[in-house]
Amino acid sequence: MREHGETKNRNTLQRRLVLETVRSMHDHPDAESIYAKISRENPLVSKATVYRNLKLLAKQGQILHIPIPDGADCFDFNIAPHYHLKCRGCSGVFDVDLPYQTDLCSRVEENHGFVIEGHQIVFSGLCPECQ
Amino acid sequence: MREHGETKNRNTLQRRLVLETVRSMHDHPDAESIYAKISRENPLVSKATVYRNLKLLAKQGQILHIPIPDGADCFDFNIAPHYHLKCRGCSGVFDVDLPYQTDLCSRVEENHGFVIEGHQIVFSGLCPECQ
DNA sequence: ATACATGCAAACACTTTGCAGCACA
DNA sequence: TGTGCTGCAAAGTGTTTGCATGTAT
Repeated sequence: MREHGETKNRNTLQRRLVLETVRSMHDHPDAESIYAKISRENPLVSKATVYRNLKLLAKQGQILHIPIPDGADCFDFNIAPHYHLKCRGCSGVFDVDLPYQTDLCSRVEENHGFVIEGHQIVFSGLCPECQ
Repeated sequence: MREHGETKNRNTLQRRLVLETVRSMHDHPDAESIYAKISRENPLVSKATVYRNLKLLAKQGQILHIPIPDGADCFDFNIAPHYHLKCRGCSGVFDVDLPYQTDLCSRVEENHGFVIEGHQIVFSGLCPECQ
């Protein structure tokens, strides 16, 4: 018997392909790049399926969904919470070596009546290449 | 003689209208709501002009542009840097009473070769109404 | 057998742009 | 007087969805 709202997910070729592809790309690819890479080997997979599976895998916690201001959202094989920088020059997304600020959420909750579930920080600036 | 890339901006009725409207709305409106409010009084103003002026005013620093994950970007009359919470229930955007973390950028710069120009934090959770 | 998943194309939400005419400085 | 701005519509980008068919369990 399943919990309310839960669904049983199937282990399809397409889903495995999307997961493997994200895990093989370590440069914060967006849905388009992931689709492109899959297409090269497996041109029958549709873009809609890639989007659907990216969303599902992110909800399951198997990949990380990174919303990017002014651009396509991207995805990360590294599911440990961490922060990113978007380069103003090349529009690339990079990991930032700043520890996850666990105290931020509690500090906001003390101040207001909000229930905080998470936060994300996006830095903007220039990567070494673009300076 | 003007600096490179600088342009002289005109003070048009539409531009004044957009600025005044953003200043009169204190609930983090998106471009659509701003356009709707302007349209009510002034149906001749086009949506493209609203978008163009929002972008220009934000670049000039007269209003604050707030990129919102999974939704339309919104704008703020309050130009002091501050953080926001997006409510998972009503999708509303709220100010968060957390001081601007001036040290975050320098802490990242120490670690990497990045030039950091700014950062933004978006919290997600539930507002008092939606709990 | 029956949900769940897929492929396709169309729809969608948000934003930008090309162009001809208009108006601020 | 001339460049910047406008309105309009069309195009662009990123993502989701309806539907008939396919497939994992």
